[in-house]
Amino acid sequence: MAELTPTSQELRLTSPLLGYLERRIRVEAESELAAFGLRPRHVIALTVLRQIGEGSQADLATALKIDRTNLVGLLNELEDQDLVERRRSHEDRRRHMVGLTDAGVEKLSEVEAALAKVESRVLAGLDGDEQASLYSLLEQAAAGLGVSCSEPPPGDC
Amino acid sequence: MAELTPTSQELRLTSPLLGYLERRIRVEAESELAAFGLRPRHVIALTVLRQIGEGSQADLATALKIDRTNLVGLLNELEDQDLVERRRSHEDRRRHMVGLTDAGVEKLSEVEAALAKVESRVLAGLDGDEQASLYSLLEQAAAGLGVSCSEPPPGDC
DNA sequence: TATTGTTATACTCTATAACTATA
DNA sequence: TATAGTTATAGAGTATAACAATA
Repeated sequence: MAELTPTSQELRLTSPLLGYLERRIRVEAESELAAFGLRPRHVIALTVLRQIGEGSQADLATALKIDRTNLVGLLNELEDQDLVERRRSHEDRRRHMVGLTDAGVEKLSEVEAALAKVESRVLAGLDGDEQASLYSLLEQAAAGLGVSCSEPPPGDC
Repeated sequence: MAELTPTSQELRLTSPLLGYLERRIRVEAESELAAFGLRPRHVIALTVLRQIGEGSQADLATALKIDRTNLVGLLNELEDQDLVERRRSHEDRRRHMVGLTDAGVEKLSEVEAALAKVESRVLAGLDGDEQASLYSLLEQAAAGLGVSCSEPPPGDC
């Protein structure tokens, strides 16, 4: 068994903190979302769908960075709740165009309000200015990675 | 299909950004860790083990906040690589005391250096001061939730 | 009886291969 | 032939129930 020396180099990695907070928010959010009959993946899909507007399932899968095969069941569940709608494309009958329903838009707003409460609870250790700083730092870091792009740039976007 | 109005309330949730960056770091870290024959769970276990020192499997499971049943296989894999050691306790022969080996301590240092590189790549959009700000904001938020506590305080710690 | 480690089992999330219908 | 959606399947990660050894 190793003798623990106090020589631990203390690398100050931010990723463990990032991962910890992400997990805390996710766990609390899951409880909150259960009341809506939704899981995190559903909310992400609805959010992206609102951003990109109507598109094919392949488009949505690309935007969500999940496999198209896993998208099928996800959309089935959202369609069962009438939150999204699939229509066969007239131009290319292989394609299913997907979009939010009115009920989907409304439910997403309610969910976001609930998530904002969870978030303020988890970030309670920070005051308003600090929360704003955190947001802008994260946004800047994400922007440096090429988020909010429609075509795959240098990296995988 | 819903008509998209520009009335989206723009709630500015930080959790999606947090989740996005966490995922980016995790995916890149997984590739890096594969070279060491390790996955994220292994690194987390080694890190916590270095922090808390030698302890029973139940202690380690509590510190890791994972189920003791899942810890068994994890420790088997780490023991196969001679990174940790299980010894039966003399005081209570039901207990297996677990600790890092010298090889485990050394490998963890190498892994941390590799992870620091991944991190600086993902956070390249931020300069040195901004990365330091991000770290301290995350630390403060985590501290507000009762991290770095040995006994379960108000929350689940 | 209670606890430690263990095994077996199930459920979710994710990734891959193969099928269908269209092009 | 290639592509969009689908299905089936397998692998991780996680959680619960039951068991053997020990207290």
